[in-house]
Amino acid sequence: MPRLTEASRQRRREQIAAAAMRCFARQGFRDTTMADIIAESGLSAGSIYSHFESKADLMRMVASDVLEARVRGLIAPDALGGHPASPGRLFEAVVTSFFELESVGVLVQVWGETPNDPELAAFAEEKVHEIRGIFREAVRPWAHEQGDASDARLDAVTDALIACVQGFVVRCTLDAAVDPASLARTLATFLDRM
Amino acid sequence: MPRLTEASRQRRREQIAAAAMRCFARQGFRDTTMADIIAESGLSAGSIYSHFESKADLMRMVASDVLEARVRGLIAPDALGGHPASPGRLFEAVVTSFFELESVGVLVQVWGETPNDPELAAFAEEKVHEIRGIFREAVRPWAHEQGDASDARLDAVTDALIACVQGFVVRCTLDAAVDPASLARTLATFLDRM
DNA sequence: GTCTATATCCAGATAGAC
DNA sequence: GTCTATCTGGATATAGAC
Repeated sequence: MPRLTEASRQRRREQIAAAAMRCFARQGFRDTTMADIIAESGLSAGSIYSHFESKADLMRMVASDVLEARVRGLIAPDALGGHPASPGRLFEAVVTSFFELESVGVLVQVWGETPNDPELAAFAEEKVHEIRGIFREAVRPWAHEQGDASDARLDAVTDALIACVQGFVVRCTLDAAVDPASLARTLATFLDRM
Repeated sequence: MPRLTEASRQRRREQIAAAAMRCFARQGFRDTTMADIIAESGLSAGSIYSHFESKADLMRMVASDVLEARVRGLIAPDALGGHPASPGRLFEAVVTSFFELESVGVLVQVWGETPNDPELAAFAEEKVHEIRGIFREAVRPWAHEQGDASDARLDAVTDALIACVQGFVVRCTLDAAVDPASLARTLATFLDRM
């Protein structure tokens, strides 16, 4: 099979995943049927099932995309600002990138699905560790500047940072009355006191 | 209808809800069927449907119980320790009560369901506000002792506290490698630096 | 109110032509 | 690879006797 074929196959998969994502963001995982995804993608049932084994498989692909985007956003050098970025600065960069990708609502759904899908759970856990590692290294220069870049210190700051990100996403999802920008500033200030 | 009848009706509802809760905690919302709940409760389909209109209705009842338990746990005077409890102390009291009730896993599922169920979403938002109010008052004596009990200050501390709680729950759900007690201590220490 | 038995529906997934 | 048309299972919810 020539590479062009493989590439266009990949493009199709992404086209389908993108359509599914729009459905999930709009109606939620539970209320999205294969029929919805078929309509949204403009393709047919047969075509979709030739690219994904099952709805769960498609869900994992979408979840994977969402989480991968997070990690990629973190790795992008300019996302981390000037070299010794503080935890608060890192936090704001991350949550901003979240909203740019406008898939925040899907994240909480992914988390809520993990108890129902061991394969998804394993994937999510792996991503958490990956993201944690990236955060930990990103925080190191700042910690060094502060005079304590010990392992224990880095672990503590990183875990606080992650908790703030996850807490931020949950709160914004649940509470329409909250102003994301304002909450982000509060948590960023808070993190910088560590 | 005499009160005894009404009381036993309520007991039945709670019996069913408790059975449903066990199923949800074990298999997740999605993978729990009415048949499972019927088996777990020891009752029959007809009986259950005479107490709850639908599965969604039952889900909301269970979610409601979980969230109510949170609030009640917070209101309990001894949960808040000595009078001027610090945010960190409050945090530890709360997450400890979470694990005692062993329904942590269900919480993330409730959050993940809100995009699919507007009625549940409204309920959850109301509870968040209620809990926020309780936290805010609980933090006030400490803030006063620290010399700044302004509205802005109370809002900031309260929102940080909530983010930590929600972040803690998410992280523990996703990451089997994390030690809850250790993470709780980290976040508590962190909160007390505010 | 509770049970058994069953209706109804609709989702996910497949068959087979093109 | 993609389509249309269809199958099939299983889930929610109900009917009606007790």
